Amino acid sequence: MNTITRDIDLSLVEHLALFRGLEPAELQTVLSAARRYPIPIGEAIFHQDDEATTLFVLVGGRLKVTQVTADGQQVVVRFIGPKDMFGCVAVMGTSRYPGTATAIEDSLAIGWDSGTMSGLIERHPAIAMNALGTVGHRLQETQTRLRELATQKVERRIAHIVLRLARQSGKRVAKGVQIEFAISRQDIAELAGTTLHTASRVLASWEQQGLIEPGRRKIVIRKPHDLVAIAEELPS
Amino acid sequence: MNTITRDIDLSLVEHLALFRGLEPAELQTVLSAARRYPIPIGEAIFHQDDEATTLFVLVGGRLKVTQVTADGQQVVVRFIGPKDMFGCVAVMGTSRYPGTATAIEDSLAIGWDSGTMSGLIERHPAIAMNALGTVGHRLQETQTRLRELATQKVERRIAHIVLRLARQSGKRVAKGVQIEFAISRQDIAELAGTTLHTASRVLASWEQQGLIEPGRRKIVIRKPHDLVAIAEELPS
DNA sequence: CGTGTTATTGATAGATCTCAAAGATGGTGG
DNA sequence: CCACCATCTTTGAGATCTATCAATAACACG
Repeated sequence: MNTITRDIDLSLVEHLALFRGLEPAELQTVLSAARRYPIPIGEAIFHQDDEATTLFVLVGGRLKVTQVTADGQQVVVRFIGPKDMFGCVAVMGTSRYPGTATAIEDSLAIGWDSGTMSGLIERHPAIAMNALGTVGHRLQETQTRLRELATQKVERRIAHIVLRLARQSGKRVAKGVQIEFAISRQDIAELAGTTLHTASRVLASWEQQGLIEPGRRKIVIRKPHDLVAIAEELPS
Repeated sequence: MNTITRDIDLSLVEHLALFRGLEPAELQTVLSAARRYPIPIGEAIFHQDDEATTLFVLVGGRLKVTQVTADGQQVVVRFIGPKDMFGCVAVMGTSRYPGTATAIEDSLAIGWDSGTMSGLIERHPAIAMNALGTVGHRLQETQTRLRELATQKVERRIAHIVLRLARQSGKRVAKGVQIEFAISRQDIAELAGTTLHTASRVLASWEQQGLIEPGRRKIVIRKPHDLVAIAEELPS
């Protein structure tokens, strides 16, 4: 069954971090106020600088959030997987989306416009607290990346990124741990703040050492431990 | 009168972003629940990895937030000025402070422990919304820095940083705009993710061009417009 | 006037980007 | 089923930026 066409799994939704602590009755209200947003692969659910009117939660599929600078440089902000909240700036009053969210698989999101959201929060303040927790967490993660970018060499940064992706969306396979969505060298480069070429070289050298098994838009980590050693700059 | 000893200016506090939208009576409750925290210059109000128990608002003075990595590298996260909220992770449940906040001038903060804060938010959900707005704003700013660090050369990054500092804490003086607190080359380097040496060279070259007038732990911007040109990489 | 901190400057090495080209992969339509 | 095409990836060589190492200089403060 396709992600786009399948129905929202209510039991999944009621375990979302955003709504933790709500009574079943309250949950029902919240859910019935949601709208469904199918996003076919390659399409964007919103673009950078669009008016931020809606808060979303991804139900299925995968999105990539990117930012482009005035001079055309692109960076990958993050990947969004099922149960992740996004567009949270919308709940803090009128603002604009800071990036573009594009589906890299057929996806399904549910969303609430800011008016609905305000009403929900007024009745259920716990939602605001939960949102605060999520945004705070994201802030810390962004600061971690900032620190890595400021102090570490490319190879360590890429190691951190690959490990982080594996932690967030790693799937155990015969040969090790595989990132469970298609990710290009370009994406990795933009996450690490480097060029496609350098990222490719680094992965190639890891392959030679038997650390990973890279493929077209695919990475399998064979020796996670050794990758951690690189990330933490320990002697191998 | 010294910042440490002077009393809390209630009229100032009631215009804090965190408490916007509260009735005067509610404000009174909130304020009476606050504790005062004087911080002498050079002292830290909390250290990285301390249990985050308190949410603070700076009343007077100036703090510097830094992070150190496992391998001893330091980065400057941000500077905190009057009316700024900090330690906001405390309100999102038990966690640890992500950095160390050190006073670079004699300072005074007020704070609420997380228990008090939870109670306040339950009665006044608007506080959570306001906090969400502030944290969201900070997230965006951090992402901007991340993007700059990932895509720009050192000189542009330093230009952005100096301009941002001037915007946040610039004071008009005869010769231009001065950053109104003592900031060393090392601080600038750590903000820009570069070394003291490179930062020094960049500022020296700007001085030669008459763009700025640097001094010991001091910067006066003489030609803000030209600095913007560097930051945006426009032809001068 | 010493002393410690902060800042400047030069020389060098190394990492990473840029430019350039070619090779691999997988999907698509005939 | 195959050939073709767009996309993704690899690889080399050279240029450039920035860090590193090392030494000196300027400044503030007691």
